[in-house]
Amino acid sequence: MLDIKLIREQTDHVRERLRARGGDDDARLGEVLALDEQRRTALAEVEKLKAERNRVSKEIGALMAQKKVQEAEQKKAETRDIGARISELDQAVAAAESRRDELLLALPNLPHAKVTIGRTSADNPVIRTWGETRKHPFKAKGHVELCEALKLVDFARGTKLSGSGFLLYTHWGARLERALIQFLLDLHTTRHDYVEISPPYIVGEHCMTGVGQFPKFKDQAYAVQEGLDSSSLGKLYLVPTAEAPVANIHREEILKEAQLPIRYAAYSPCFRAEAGAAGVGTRGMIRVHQFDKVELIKIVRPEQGYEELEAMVRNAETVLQLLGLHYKVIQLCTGDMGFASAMTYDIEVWAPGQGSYLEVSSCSNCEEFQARRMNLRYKSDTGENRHPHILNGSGTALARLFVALVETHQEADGSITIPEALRPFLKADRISA
RNA sequence: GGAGAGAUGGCUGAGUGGCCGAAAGCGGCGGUUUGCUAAACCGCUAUACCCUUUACCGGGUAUCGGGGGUUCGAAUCCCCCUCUCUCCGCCA
Repeated sequence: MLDIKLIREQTDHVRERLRARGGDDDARLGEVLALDEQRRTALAEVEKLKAERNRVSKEIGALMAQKKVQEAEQKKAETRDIGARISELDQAVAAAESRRDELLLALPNLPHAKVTIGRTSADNPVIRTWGETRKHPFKAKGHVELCEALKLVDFARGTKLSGSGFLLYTHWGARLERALIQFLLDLHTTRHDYVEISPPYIVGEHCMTGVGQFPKFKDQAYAVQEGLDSSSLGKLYLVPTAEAPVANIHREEILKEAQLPIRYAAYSPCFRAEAGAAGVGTRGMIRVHQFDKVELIKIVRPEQGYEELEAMVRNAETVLQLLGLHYKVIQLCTGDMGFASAMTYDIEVWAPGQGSYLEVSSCSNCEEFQARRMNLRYKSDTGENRHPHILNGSGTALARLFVALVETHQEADGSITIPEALRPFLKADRISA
């Protein structure tokens, strides 16, 4: 969430940056300011009353000690109705505060000044490309046809089990999926200096709110039946990304500056309800309710935020380079960026069978936005508490990576050539019928 | 699932209604002493918010797992919740 002090002191700047996203947050912003004003007015008054009560109470204590019961009783009577006024004002403060915070949680992050102003994905600048589209000397097949022919994925039975949007990987398909996960984790932990994490795949609502998934995207998450032992966390949710548990690992903590930067790599399945997205364009493996992903998370000093973002994108690119997949890196314009992000790079990989690029990674610097939501801070060497920057990036998302891989490396005979780097993990250099 | 114990500052651990934002010790920071290190001694050592100042200082409020209650006043009394530990049962 945004810093209330920033909103208070640089209202025009905040309004301008929010408008750059193309959303309509002006009214919400105004309401936040009004509620904040109300809160502070009531707070100043109630604190004055409390100071008065504390002062008198001390006197009463002194009088009691001196056995001046008469005088003490008199003062008690005087103070009695201050209490009622105090609890009244306390409630007013709490009400204004909770309403203010509710609205604050619904405001997106401010885009970084260097991000291109735009409205849709058409406005996203291409930053760089790598490799080139492979020209097959035959008609390139789509991944659905390839997977069915090689029995890598049983689409029909996946649907039979869990409905459309769920994949049943079989035989070499299952092995390829597992090999890719292993390859990704290995790469990031041994060559890129991330610490491996294996998180819970179900998290409490506070984690979802912490990373900015909630409250806005609540309808995109799968809620889980609450356990019989009622938890203080309330309802639990299947993770839409490992970002949800991993970015929250240090929530409500005060880290030491020396602990930073923290870099985590975590595999998890990702569950997305994708409400309203069923139907057209959902066939195959491009858009599914459950997919695998290796997520990268960084918690860093604000000064390092953007250099770490660049490094993170390079880390994700390395994956595609090692797999020999052509891709482009784009930067999302203000209107296309996610709720929590200040700057985002997407990596889109070429899928010859689709004849289009697929998003396989999205790397964002959320700056202090998430840290503030989860009350994560670090104590700087100079002794002050600050919010770190939190970054997240896919490194990378499976299913789509799988698609690009089989479509790119398909051969005339219908087999798939496995890229050199992946062979030790799959223990095969070719998949054929 | 059953029985019991507990939750206090960075840590250990006192504190059963006012003198407690909280003893003591450890750790940490600063200083004195010292050829260096160590020791000894002295001082400082939580967070958030509000007001003021929009640098500094200062004033106030809240915080002893969380929430509610009693009271002029709660770390302390009452109620609810969560978590942790020990033992038994069950299980991968």
